[in-house]
Amino acid sequence: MSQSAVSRAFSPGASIAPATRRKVLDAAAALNYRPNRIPAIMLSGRSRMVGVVVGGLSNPFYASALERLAISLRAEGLQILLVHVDDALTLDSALDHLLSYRVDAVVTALAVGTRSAARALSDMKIPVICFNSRLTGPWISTVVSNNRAAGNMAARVLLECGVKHPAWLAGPVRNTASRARGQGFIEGLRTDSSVSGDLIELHGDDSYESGYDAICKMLAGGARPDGLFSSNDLMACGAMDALRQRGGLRCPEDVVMMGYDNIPQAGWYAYDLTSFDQQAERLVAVATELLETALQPESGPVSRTCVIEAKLVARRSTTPQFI
Amino acid sequence: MSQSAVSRAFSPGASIAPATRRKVLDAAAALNYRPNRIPAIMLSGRSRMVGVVVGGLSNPFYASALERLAISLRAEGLQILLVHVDDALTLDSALDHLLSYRVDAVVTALAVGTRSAARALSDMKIPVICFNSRLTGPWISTVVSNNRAAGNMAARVLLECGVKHPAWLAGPVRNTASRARGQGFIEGLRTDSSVSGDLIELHGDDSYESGYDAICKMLAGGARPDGLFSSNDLMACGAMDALRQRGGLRCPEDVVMMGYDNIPQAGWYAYDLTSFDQQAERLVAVATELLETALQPESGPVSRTCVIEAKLVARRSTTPQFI
DNA sequence: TTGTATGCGTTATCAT
DNA sequence: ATGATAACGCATACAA
Repeated sequence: MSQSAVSRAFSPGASIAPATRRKVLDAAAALNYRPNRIPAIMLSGRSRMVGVVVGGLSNPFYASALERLAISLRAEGLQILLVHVDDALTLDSALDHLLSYRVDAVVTALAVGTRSAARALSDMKIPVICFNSRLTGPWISTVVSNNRAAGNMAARVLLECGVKHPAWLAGPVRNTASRARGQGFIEGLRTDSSVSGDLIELHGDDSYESGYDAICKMLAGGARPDGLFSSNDLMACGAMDALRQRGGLRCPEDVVMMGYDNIPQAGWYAYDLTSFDQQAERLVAVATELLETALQPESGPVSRTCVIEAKLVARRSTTPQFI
Repeated sequence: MSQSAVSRAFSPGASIAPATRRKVLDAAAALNYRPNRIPAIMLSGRSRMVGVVVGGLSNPFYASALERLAISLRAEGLQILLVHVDDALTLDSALDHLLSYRVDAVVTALAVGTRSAARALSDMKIPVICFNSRLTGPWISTVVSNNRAAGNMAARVLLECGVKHPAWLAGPVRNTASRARGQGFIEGLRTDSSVSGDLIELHGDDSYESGYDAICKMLAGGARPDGLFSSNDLMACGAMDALRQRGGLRCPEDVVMMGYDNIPQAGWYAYDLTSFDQQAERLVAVATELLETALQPESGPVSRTCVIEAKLVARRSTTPQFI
């Protein structure tokens, strides 16, 4: 019984007699033997491991996106080498580690899109898939939701609700998706000149607490919007709670609200928040597809951008208050 | 310049002249060369990869635990090979994959503790660390929070709030942690004979929706508890929303409530839910420590159990209603 | 301190 | 259909 026979027994399409294969498989089961993928990686130079770089798993949207990605990649026979990154500083060392393990590609959901991050990712010379980031580079592909168009629609929805004093709760400046949403929102508001020109602009860091705090600060400043679009649902939930608890305001009766991401909590009764569903399933499906093509052996640097339309999910928080 | 010189240049304690090392490092930088860890895995038989098996990342508790684990393991120079598992069926194949990549250990947060899962984990003959599971076996160590004691304390808290008709919202039967919490709760209730003997028992699957539905069913059945302990926060949030929306009941005025996990949402104003904090930081720290000892080269099968005391976090949902 | 040689467990190529 | 052999890139033992 030669080594090659064993190898062939475990290779699906190999030329081996069924009897031989059976014998090998039986022996393997008896000896608790499993083929070792490590040498195969050395030979082929392909590990079938994908480095996944995440931050902010405390945002349910990213947590569930990761879960879906895990399922999707596994279906493709790809393994996930997970790295958590706090800020751009640790990104370089994280990528270094990933590269030393010879990952075939990198998928990242880092909202931040600094230029140095883009360079670090491009320098790896392996396919990179970014979620919701405008990073560009020869090896970088991105899957983004149509943030600007959604921001635009948010403005339309608020205006239809009769909002006269809109507020915009932005995420971190480095979050390009947030910026695009804000841009679209502001553009959308311009279509109605009756809306008072001074948009109330609030700033958070994408967390529930920051949304809460932003509203507290706003209330202390005396501003009283009748409609609010938040760059994400977490902040929107915090904002809604602050409006209710600290401002004694109701939603949607006093303030009409919208968020982004459609996290499970947006659908919870206590919030019932209108939101934009990024359709994580499709996002992930597209990312997987991009990955698959970029991983073709003959494939060079791929750099595509796929836009997924965010779907408006209307809930009670934008019920018109015409009465 | 020999190949071994390069190897030594990248090995921290190797015997090499500083000048030589410098030369190698410079050349490496110029050529964009990185040492490949794959052959090292072959030689040493140790990959410094840890298989992490997760389910239910939609529960914020597990998502944040994973995030912390990622940080903690990275500090130890360990990589995470992430696998998502839906049910016990796919566990075997997931472990198979992990083993073929020669992971040094497995960490799992699977709540389910079936006997076949335990056997599959033990059969790998590598260290296994389980969160909140009573799985046992020669290679299996577990880190659990003191579920039973916490259940006991939950009973005491509810009784002190004057609860006369308690309800218990259980998780899936296969969730051993949930069973222990329920057991402790029931024991704790026995200390007060004035509490009506028939505890209202509700069942969910650890999700928000299941908590909501369980309450709806309960209300339809005519039961009216004045206190509820839920096996986790997600279900508690669902239950609270159902009590408010469908039952027109207030918390804590009409129903005193407690959950488990202390997920961020428990602290959100809309819920303000008293909960047990599993202290994920400590859970993860202990797990990492266990891992480190179990990964010592001379270490054989380690099988320890560490109990972390869950900390009561009192919020408005258990404010006494003596007035 | 540095270079040479060996081997890790596979897959691919070639020969049988 | 099967067996023998080379090669993958590094770490290590040994020689120099």
